[in-house]
Amino acid sequence: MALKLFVEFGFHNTPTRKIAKEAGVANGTLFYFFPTKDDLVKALYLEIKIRTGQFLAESISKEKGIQNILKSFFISSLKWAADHRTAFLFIEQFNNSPYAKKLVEEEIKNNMKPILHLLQQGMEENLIKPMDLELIYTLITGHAFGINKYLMGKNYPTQKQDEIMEESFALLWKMISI
Amino acid sequence: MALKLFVEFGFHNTPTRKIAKEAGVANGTLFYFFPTKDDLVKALYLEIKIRTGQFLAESISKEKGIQNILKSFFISSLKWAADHRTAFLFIEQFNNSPYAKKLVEEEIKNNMKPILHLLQQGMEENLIKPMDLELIYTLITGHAFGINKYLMGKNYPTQKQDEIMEESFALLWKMISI
DNA sequence: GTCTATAAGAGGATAGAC
DNA sequence: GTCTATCCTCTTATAGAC
Repeated sequence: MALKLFVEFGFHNTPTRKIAKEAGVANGTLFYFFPTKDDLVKALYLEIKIRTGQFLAESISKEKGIQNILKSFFISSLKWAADHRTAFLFIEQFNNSPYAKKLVEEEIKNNMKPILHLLQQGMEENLIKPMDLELIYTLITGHAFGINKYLMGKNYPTQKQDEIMEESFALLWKMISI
Repeated sequence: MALKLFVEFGFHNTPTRKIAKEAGVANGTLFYFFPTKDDLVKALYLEIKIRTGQFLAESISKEKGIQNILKSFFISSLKWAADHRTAFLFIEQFNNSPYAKKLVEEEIKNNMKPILHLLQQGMEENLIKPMDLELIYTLITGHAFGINKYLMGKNYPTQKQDEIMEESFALLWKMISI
């Protein structure tokens, strides 16, 4: 998997030769599918993003009630990262590299929309503290980001992980709810 | 400044020639001071880290009482990032690149120590919820990270920024205090 | 579609004069 | 300490056969 190589060596320290070898094809073949190396990286990024988006959308769709939906979204995000470490690290590396620039800006906004809407509803129903929507969104993702980093550093068994995820949502909810 | 170039183009898309030009010296001169390009990047990273550490240590030293110390630490961190955007982005890029690997692990632990100690004290004094020290540390840094990203995206005047920093610490404290 | 071979050029690093 | 000139490797990308 190219993913693994990118995470281990970085985008620019992973020559196309290595990627091709890992994929079991010749170097030239790569360029039949992706005009440039950058295209390959971006395609990889988008594929992961789309998959993740679908996964999260599904897990949300089963829930009723704002708190539950938010909880499901939050915990599913954490679980996704825990179950796809390499992908998570890839996304992080990408987001913090100059690759991101335009591509991400647009795309982040799309990801945000449903959650922002949910938060707004929560405020209207007097469940969530009134504050700037983007600010609260940021707090949630920052919170999730922190937990991910934490869990990645430890190697807890699934059950312990689940406990921490539950606990961390409780804390989050305490922070943003009225 | 090499910093600016790295942030704009990434480590590997910033040739030493460009760095030298920006610094107003010849390419060869660079290699008189830094044996390799990697050494240059690491030196830059460490220099920023040391400066930041000193700045934070100072701002903490003036305070009394756990909540105030923590608040000062938190808000100073935010202010530092707001006042040194490029440096902040550089650090982020570095931390999320494979450069980090060993270098950071060690060094993060040293940065954590004083705060971990503070948190422990807070728990003993029944001010802070009992939980795993590293977990709570993670929540704090995740929180800060989120706010930084948020403020970086907006372009608020200083006063508005300060308000948000205050508010976000209040939320954080609500979350972790008993 | 996939391979091999290779072009074309970039970039890190060194040598040696000053 | 700093410069110029240059080496040499590594890498992306293409051409053309199969």
